[in-house]
Amino acid sequence: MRAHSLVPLMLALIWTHQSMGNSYMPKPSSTTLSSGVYLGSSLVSFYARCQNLNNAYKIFSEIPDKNVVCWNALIGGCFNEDAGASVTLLKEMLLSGILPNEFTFSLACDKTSAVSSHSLPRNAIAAIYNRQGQFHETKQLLSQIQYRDALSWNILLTACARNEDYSEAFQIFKQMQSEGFLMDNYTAVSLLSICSKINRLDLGSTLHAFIIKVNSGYDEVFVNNVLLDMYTKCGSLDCALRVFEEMDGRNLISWTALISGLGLHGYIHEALERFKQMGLEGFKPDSVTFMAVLSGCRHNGLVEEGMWLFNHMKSVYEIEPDMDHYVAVLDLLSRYGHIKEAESIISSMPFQPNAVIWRIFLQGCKRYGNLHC
DNA sequence: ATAGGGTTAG
Repeated sequence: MRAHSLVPLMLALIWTHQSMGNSYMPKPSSTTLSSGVYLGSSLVSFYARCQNLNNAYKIFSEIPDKNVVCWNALIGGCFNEDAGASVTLLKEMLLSGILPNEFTFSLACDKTSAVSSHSLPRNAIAAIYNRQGQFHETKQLLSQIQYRDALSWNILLTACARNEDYSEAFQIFKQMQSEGFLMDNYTAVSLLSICSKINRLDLGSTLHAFIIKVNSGYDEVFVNNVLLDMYTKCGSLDCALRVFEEMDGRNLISWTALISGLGLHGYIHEALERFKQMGLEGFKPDSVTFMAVLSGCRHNGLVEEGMWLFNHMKSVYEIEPDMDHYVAVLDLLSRYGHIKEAESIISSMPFQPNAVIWRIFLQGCKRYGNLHC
């Protein structure tokens, strides 16, 4: 036990000599020892565990490039002595832009859940996991705790929606309501996006009615955009149009969702009309908007219009076509018999055509009996 | 913390 505790002391000596620039002390030669943050982290952890928080802070503050390891050392080390400080430090770490790792995760899971008032760092970490697509971690962090605030509920719902845990999401929503939390815009967005995915117009319109009833107010554009999208995807273009006409503060996403919905329902001329109108109202289409119009043309057989749009993407709209745009345009050409033109588009592509491109092209050749083109 | 695209064949 004594021998064990000597190791950090030795490290402390080396550290002191290093930071004092002592010339008679031989400098550690390995990069691990000389890079500071490794030694520093061990020392921070050591002092914190010895309940010498002053020294832990001191060493910590002297580490020039603080990484997640030394933050974890300080946070984990001082938890037993001062849980509040530990939580404050966790917040500070997140604010300074350091991403948590699995060690931080277990700290937040095991330790901060013991302190009921510290949902903030837990939520912040959960949100980071959500953003990185680690939904399992988000759920683990938020589903096992006893008390959730509105933010925790919403982050949990978002994780379920994105992870395709649809029925779980509605169960959680039920539970959330039974604990007295009202649906807000974030809740609405998560649940409506699920309705679009599982084609549940009944659920979606019920939620719509609920949203009107609760009327949470701010940031309505987000909810209206998702409502608009939900209605087109669930087959009710009429309702989608009504949402669009009645909403104020439309943005690029509102327009794109509308155009896409019109194209999907076979109203390609209306879609292109809206595309024009959108430009007149000062909205600049982006890459997704172009996918919406090109796909619309592709599904409705408007070769000329689609090609005009594709050919003017770069020159007029300053958007570089990517692989998906090429797929849409090649299908537009091949599907309707313009094999020669499809071939010349392929040879002019700025990147290697992928298997999808070839399959579409060959299918066109097969269909139009033009294997020697 | 939340929103907009498509799925080629048979």
